[in-house]
Amino acid sequence: MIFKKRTHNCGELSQTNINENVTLNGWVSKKRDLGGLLFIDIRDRYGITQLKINPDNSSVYEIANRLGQEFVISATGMVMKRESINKNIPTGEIEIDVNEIEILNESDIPPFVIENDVKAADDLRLKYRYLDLRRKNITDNLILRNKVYQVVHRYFEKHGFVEVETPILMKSTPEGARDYLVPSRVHKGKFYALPQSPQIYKQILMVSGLDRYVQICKCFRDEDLRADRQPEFTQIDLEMSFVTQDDVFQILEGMFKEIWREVKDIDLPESFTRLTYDEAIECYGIDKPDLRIKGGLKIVNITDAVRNSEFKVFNDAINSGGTIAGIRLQGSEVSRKIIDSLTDFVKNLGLGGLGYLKFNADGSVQSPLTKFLSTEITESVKQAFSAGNGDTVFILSGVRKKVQSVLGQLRLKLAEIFKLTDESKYEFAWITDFPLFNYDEEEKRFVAEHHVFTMPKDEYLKFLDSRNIEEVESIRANCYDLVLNGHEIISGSIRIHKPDIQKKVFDVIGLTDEEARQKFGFILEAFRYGAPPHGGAAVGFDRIIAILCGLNSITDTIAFPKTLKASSLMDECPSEVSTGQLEELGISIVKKS
RNA sequence: GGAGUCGUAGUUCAGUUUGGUUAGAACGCCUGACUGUCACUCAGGAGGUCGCGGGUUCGAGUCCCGUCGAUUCCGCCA
Repeated sequence: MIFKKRTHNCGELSQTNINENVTLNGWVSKKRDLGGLLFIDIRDRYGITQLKINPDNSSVYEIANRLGQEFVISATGMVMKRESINKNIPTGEIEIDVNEIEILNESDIPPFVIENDVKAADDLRLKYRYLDLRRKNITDNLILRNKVYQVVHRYFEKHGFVEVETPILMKSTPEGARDYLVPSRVHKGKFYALPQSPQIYKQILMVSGLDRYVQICKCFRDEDLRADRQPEFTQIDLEMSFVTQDDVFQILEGMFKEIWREVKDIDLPESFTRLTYDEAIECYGIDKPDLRIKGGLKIVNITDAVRNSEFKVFNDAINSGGTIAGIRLQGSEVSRKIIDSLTDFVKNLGLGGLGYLKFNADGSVQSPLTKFLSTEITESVKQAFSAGNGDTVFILSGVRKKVQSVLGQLRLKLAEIFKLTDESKYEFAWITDFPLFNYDEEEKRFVAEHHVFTMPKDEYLKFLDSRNIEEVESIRANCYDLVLNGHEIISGSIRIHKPDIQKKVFDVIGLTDEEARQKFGFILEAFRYGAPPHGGAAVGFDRIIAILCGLNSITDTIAFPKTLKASSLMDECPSEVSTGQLEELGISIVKKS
């Protein structure tokens, strides 16, 4: 096909090009027909330029009149200074006085209008994703994403990392998320799994002596989805030999500093905040605290302060070994209506009720609890919270873990209601020293918190032989997350490289030698040939892009995302396959009755 | 697996509380007018399986049951 190719894109012409003869290729974005004069906005991913069509040029005018939304055109003409300037767009000082126009392709009337402030619902946008992607703010997300890819590649190259591709078809491993399975035609009845992460391969690469591995890779998990979880997602996966936790942190902090500098022109702090898991839970009730909240809204334990009160609810909690704790809200006016909604909120999360004390400006105390609390106890509660007049404290009581986690959620709720989150901030925090195991009450066994290759901290190795729930759960691991604005964006650990420790970990989770050999035989075997001390991490790439783009969901950081039910509305997958295909794989479908 | 919200014109929504005449608006689309617009303006017009199935009723967009889809959250995500 012969057509007049562009000399410029639709976003680059300015006053300096005046009187140049140019050709633009692009899509018809908007038509303004003044009866005589006709203005057309032509759009490509670089921008929008105004075309002017004069009725005197009847052949051009006739074609231009036929143009509809999203027609693809080639327009040639002279760059002119506009009579009235449009300050809203970069090319607003000029227009093209068109003397030649060509329709390269027509378009059906689009199902929704392509504009930045799109009105179409999510499912329609996903069905016509190619149209949605024509919108500048989605294109810009993909362009920013590309920029981060390039920064990351350059950064790791600079630091001596080798990018190695690992298999997409791999062995299904038992622990962790549900695998996506791929049936084998050659080995009927057998399956590959798509990687939940390249965990095992990257550790084996360390045994191979690759020393520093990185990969921007796709991972797949067949679990229920959320706004920040897609069935297939992207990680920056890395692993390093002969390192401690601090070495891994240093490399990753450097990466974020470089990304933020290049993409946002922001200098991140020299080193990131660190909290242990226990501190995070204690202060924020969650292992991914949002540190942007003004006033901190830290959790304060007041069990001791109210120990001798007359309040049955508190005393019951204390007598059964529970906790009484709360949060201080500084200065805000808390209405009856808000307290009622907060009470519903904590009740829905499984607690009996929400206590509160309002310390009024005049020094009086307003609370349904005052009749149970002596003046002394009220005063010591006030001191425990460092509360001043005008502050309100919210108090929960019950089982320690439950109280902490609900306070953690209440904290976020309060920040939302009273707009306490500083949206302009990027608050990074390492969370370290995660528990290695927790006891699964349903399955009556210990399960790994992170994964089974995570190295316990030296001082806890002695508990690997214990089966006492408290002792085993107390084991802390060389395991860490990086949290950004309340989102977990990195998870990693120093790995076990010693067979004897690995065996003990398998013992704790109840994996027999035989099972371990079946499931992880190849990696255990590899580890017998001189595995170096090593560790690494995986970075949630989509989440970082979402945060950089100011999005709550990762959907629009991904060109072709799936819905919460893991289907793609554009290509309608998953889909049925022919009986021939199934026969070849030795698969028959069981119809649900 | 569970809970919430939503589903009405091509699109975004109103109408559902309290069942009752011909289901409305805006944008888009079509026709006409308009030579400096940039959310062009003005006049006119077409356009509906009220997601789908069943039930209650003289009568259902509206009430009830089921189901499908999108979305938010819990469980889940080593």
